[in-house]
Amino acid sequence: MSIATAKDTRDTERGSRRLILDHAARLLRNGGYHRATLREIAEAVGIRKASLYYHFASKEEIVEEVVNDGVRFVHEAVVAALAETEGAAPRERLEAAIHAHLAALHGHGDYTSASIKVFTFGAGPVPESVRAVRRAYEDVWRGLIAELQQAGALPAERAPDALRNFLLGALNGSTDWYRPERFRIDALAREFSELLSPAR
Amino acid sequence: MSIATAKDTRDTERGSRRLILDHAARLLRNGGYHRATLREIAEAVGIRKASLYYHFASKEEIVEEVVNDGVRFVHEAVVAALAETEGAAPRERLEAAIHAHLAALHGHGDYTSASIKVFTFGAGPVPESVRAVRRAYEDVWRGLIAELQQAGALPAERAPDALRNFLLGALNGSTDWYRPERFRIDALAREFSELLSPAR
DNA sequence: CCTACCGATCGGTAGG
DNA sequence: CCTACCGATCGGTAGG
Repeated sequence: MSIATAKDTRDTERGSRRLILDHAARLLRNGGYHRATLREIAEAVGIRKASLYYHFASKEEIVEEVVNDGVRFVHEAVVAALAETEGAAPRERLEAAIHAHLAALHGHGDYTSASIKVFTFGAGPVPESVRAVRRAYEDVWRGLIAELQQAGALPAERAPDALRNFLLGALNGSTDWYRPERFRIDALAREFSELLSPAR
Repeated sequence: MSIATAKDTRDTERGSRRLILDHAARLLRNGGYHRATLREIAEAVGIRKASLYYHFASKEEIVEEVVNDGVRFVHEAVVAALAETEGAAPRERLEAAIHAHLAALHGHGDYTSASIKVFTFGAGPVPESVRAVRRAYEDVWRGLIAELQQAGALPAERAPDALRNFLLGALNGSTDWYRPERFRIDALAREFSELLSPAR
């Protein structure tokens, strides 16, 4: 028989939160904001719907956390990949960033797909935290594209905004067609980076 | 005072259907399948919700028609652009196709955005008609990409499926960031086609 | 974390 | 195209 400590309680609470978010992410990915109901989420977790309110203040709060986590997973993976390839050839850094984006996108598929799918929130506008998290990730690519254009690995005469929107749209669009049995992420990353930045 | 003929009746019915679809498309674009309610659609049109069932059998039927029309608008525009540039330089045909896709995408923004947003239908799976309409449009690009790879306007060593998914994802992703006051469609079409098929 | 409950709203139908 | 209505389900709350 064990005596619960403050730390145990915190860990259990964190675990419950994560469990709820995992199921919420899956249901949001499959059905979007309005189809993912609190009843379904609670049932998947194995608790009553009202008990969700012990962990979260509202449905919006659950959705907001899922959506932001989805972006953060990708953001952190790309930042890590860029850190690991610091000083490497520009084309190699581009391929590493694309690879990290795709790997995180499909490695946390429920969160990231939910994040892409749910850009309309319940009633009001998109929460400020969601916009901030997305902007922060875009800034990583803003920086990388500037670096690559300066190094000549991406054509300097292309508009950076168009380039970034084009590439991120193409990568995120893979949630619609990527199937692990049909494509390999490293092959896709190579295809895409060589398409944008051909070896001469 | 006029006497209604059979033709008038048909025209009026068609007009009502279109009016309903126009408002449905706008609401689907903004809220997705479950947030676009029959009550809102009916109110926007200026009729009672039950009267929608005089024109359509179900909500699914309305959504299906909006979604398919969205793809068809783009499909027809691209086919027309390719017909107009028959025999022209490959790179010119690519730019024309991209331009037509973007122009139709944003010229019928409610339908096409709804089409991209609503890929999860109410209860059951995506209707077969929807999958068929989408596949038919993809085939246009399958053909064009094969033609361009053969002509050397797109790198022959790139996988055609990856190329097509990448490009269509990037173009359709523009529904998330395109604003008429920030971008020009002809400039974007040029940026994108030159990115994929640089002039040598 | 639970039982019990709330008003609001959903898509759809009956019958004209 | 209408009025009137249906059962089902929604997010959320009271009170423990």
